[in-house]
Amino acid sequence: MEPSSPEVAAAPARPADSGLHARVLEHLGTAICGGELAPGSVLNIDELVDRYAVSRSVVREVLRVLASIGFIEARRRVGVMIRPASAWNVFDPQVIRWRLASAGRIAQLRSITELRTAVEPHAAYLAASRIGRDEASDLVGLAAKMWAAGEAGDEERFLHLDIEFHRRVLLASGNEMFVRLQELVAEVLTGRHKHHLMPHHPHEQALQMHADVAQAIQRRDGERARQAMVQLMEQAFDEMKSLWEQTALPDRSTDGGPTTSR
Amino acid sequence: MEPSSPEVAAAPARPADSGLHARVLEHLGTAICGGELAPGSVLNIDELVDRYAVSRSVVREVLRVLASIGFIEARRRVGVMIRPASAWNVFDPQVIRWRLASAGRIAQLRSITELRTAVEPHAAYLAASRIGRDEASDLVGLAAKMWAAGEAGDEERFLHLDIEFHRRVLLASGNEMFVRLQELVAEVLTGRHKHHLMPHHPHEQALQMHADVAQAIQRRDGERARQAMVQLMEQAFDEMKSLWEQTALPDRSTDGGPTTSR
DNA sequence: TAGATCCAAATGATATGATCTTTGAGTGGA
DNA sequence: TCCACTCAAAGATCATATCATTTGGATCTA
Repeated sequence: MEPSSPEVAAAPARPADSGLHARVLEHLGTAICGGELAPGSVLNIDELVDRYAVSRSVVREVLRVLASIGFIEARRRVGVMIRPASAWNVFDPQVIRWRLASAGRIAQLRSITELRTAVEPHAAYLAASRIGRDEASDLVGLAAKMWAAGEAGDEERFLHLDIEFHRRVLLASGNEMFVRLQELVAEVLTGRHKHHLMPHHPHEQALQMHADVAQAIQRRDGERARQAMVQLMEQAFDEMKSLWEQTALPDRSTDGGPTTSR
Repeated sequence: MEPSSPEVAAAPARPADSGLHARVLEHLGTAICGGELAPGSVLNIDELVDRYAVSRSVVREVLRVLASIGFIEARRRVGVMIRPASAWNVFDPQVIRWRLASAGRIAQLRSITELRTAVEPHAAYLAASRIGRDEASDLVGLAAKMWAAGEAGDEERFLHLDIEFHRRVLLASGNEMFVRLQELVAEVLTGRHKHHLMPHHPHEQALQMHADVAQAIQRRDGERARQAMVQLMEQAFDEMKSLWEQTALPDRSTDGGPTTSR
């Protein structure tokens, strides 16, 4: 196998990927999010042990995690039942990753975008009264860099700066829960970029609004910061509207295809 | 339904309590949230096996769950490290329960209240365009019942109606993530009640605002619904402000009693 | 026949002991 | 001093066994 050669090319996997647990968890989580395992269907441990060719320990540990995020419910004499999406911990970063990688990606993007629309303006408002001097300066600087990147048409750089900008505002809000939404925002922005929903040269308005938000926060004008962020959100929402309008409602009522079934 | 004898006092354990797993998880989760296990400190599996007198299976399953919510990180040759609060999944209902039961209760209430302030107005706005006729009628009816309960000074009933009212608005928003915040709102309202932060006779204003929200939603006037909800949130926030102001900064000058200390 | 009671299989829950894998720390040589 | 090597600690995984609960169906009684 790997006699530990000098190059060590791959050797990634710092956080949580390699390992049987992660592998099985990933597979099951994806399957449930993707609807391949429909709500109500039942698994049992031994079956999973066979299917993934791992030990009971691994399977049980995975099931405990899935249960803790509301994906399944284990009952004696019955088995492991898949629970409906309404029971899922939709704020769990892992769940969000899976959903963004599934067919429900658009719906997930929409949910998060609406959440952003609600939260970020208030975060900007709070940040205005809680941010530190240096942080505020950095924020204004970031807005300036965004302007530069926008003018230069450097989309990649703009995206990263955009993510960083919103991250800082959420951080400065001083609310631990808002801070945690930072990663969701990053996902949405990246998703928007992937779907080519951003003009090559960001709207002049958007650039100005970022600058407004930063400045208002620095001047500790919470109300103005909120207003500017609201406008920013409205524009972002409009840009993405085409996404859900083209994928609109799949009419989930009477689920036509028996799908997979396995 | 209940053929059992009249006594049968206990009869607990429907969802997730009884069982070694739940017991150990609860204990460790509480300890970490409460700061009894400081970030950076290290545990090891065998130690936990001894401490709780359970098998490794149970301990490992608990640790996997704790790891999935960011409480711990297991590393070979080292042990199980407690992670800082900044790594926690603060949206996990379980985490919120633990925190509300810990010394950080006030801070948790504050975070959630700020989140409500951000989300509920937007939820009302969205509900105005997405709610069904019957649901809207029910909402108006609920506001009316709240008025009645408020007039009658029936605090218990008012609390329940209040929770139900906000639950319905979040549900009607049509956003799965907002819906999930419903349980947090319930916790905050209950907490506010426990701390006697509500006047025995709810403010006339608050009653009127609930009615306004309901009516605006029914009339599909999103902007008005949002405004009314904003006012509602501002009042609620003001009522609770005393909570964090009295707990926020030590203020040892007029130190009445050494309080808790545990 | 209808209903209450009891039994046993199914399946998750827990326990236990062994082995594999990773990795921090110590150790020795250049 | 520094790098390579070795070793052991601790989690990760495996295999097996036993316990406990649930539930469908057989059995018994009125």
